Amino acid sequence: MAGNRPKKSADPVTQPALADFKVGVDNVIFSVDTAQNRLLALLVMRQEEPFLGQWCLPGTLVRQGESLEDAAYRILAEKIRVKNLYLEQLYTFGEPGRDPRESPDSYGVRYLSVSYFALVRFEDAELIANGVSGIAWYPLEQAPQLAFDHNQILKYGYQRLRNKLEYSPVAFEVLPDVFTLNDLYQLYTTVLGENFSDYSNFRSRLLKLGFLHDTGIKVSRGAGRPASLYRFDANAFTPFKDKPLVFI
Amino acid sequence: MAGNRPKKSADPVTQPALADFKVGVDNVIFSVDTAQNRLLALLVMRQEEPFLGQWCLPGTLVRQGESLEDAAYRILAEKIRVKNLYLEQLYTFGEPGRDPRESPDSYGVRYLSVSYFALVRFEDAELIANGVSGIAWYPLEQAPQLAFDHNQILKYGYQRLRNKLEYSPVAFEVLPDVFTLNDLYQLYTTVLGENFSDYSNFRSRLLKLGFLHDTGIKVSRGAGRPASLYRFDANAFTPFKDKPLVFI
DNA sequence: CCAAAAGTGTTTAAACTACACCCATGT
DNA sequence: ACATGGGTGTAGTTTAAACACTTTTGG
Repeated sequence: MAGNRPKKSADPVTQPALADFKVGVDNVIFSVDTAQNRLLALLVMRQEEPFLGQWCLPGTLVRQGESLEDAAYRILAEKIRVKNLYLEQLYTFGEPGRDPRESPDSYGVRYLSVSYFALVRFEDAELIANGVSGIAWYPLEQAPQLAFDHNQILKYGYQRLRNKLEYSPVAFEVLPDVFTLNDLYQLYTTVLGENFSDYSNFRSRLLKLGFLHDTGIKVSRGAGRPASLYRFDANAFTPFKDKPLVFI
Repeated sequence: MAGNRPKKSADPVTQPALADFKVGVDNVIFSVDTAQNRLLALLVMRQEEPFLGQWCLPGTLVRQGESLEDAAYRILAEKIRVKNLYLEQLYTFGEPGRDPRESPDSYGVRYLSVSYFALVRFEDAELIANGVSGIAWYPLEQAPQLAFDHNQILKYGYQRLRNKLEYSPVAFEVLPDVFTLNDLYQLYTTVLGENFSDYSNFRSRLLKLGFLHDTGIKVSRGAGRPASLYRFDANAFTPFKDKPLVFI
């Protein structure tokens, strides 16, 4: 075993000791409850030390032979059943001491977290409570204090979500196959706030771009004129792939 | 020692075996040679197996007690002496098998790479050749085949560089304290290509924003009317922090 | 008929584009 | 004087923002 201070190579041949890591994957999973206009993040309650009983992001440690993304999908599938989702890597947190399981003196194993960002459709995301002491969709503004540095990760994920919405067609990954322009608008306002654009301008701007295709089918939701159902045409979107700010 | 197939918990109490990691940091370091209008990436030649003698990104393994960012700064400082630089995390690559040092059968230690993106000022970046078998600023289009998955990382870094230029004031991190608007324009065209904007429009757009402040000092470079030296006012820039596309 | 939701159109200001043109310097 | 790079101005077009208006439904 190494002493509790690493030697910075007194002997020129001896390399300074490398750190050994366990790698965790933590997911920031968002969904939008358009009925109540709320942006939700999935939180689970920790069932073991450290931070027993405290809320945190759903996470897991990476297993032998498993890729980072596989681990992200695994933990996601353990917590919710969902048809459509969007997932991408967020950021990697690895400062020494970010996990209390690291013994502060002995330079033992380090815990690194590769965070992933996911967006799922709220209406068909079914929470799995299997032997978990707590799992919940938390409205973002009401998120409690989280274990580890997870508040920081959550905040970072929220920023990414807003950027993604503005620049890329993520929204269509979590909307149903056909949707009204109001569904789309609700999703945007819930995430970005009321004052990002007025509905009629949002509407005409998007339609002019030509990748939303009117199915002609009308759907009525209570009072008011029935809305057209639209379909996202991924093919017609390709020219806009690298263009900034298509959606705002 | 574990067998060469991990058991997926026959016993419900036994957890599936976790992977053990070494964590590497690989830097994509860019600089812009405005004199020759070339975008350069820093490459070094590997001095040990695997990939002995092949070009790769400057990287290192993270040591005990060292943060990821510290490791990124350490490897950078080992290769170049530089006054100003911009550095941020890029992406984390961790598929099993991405490093040949991982023994394919035995589920031994895994090698994960957290990549960092850096931009330095070419004119005052002094390469350190200390006992290195090769180190070079490679024009991006002429980059050779690199060790590991480093071509992929480099490509990813180039994309990030273009985005950063468009949305954030990174350019001023690598320009001298005072610079002409042409210096700035050259930097942009070198990275983004000739046809991103014409000079006079680029110029008036930026000046109108009000965070470039004319020092009044004129500087002459050969023939032609002398140019004004400008200074970037970080304070006056703050209102544009979160606004998209300030520079194009 | 009225309220509510969907969808269209108009007006005004601002921004982008592509130039043409003037200015100050070295040779 | 003239080529060279720096800098200003403008006309024409395109977008953005605010908001009034029409259409179609449920009650």
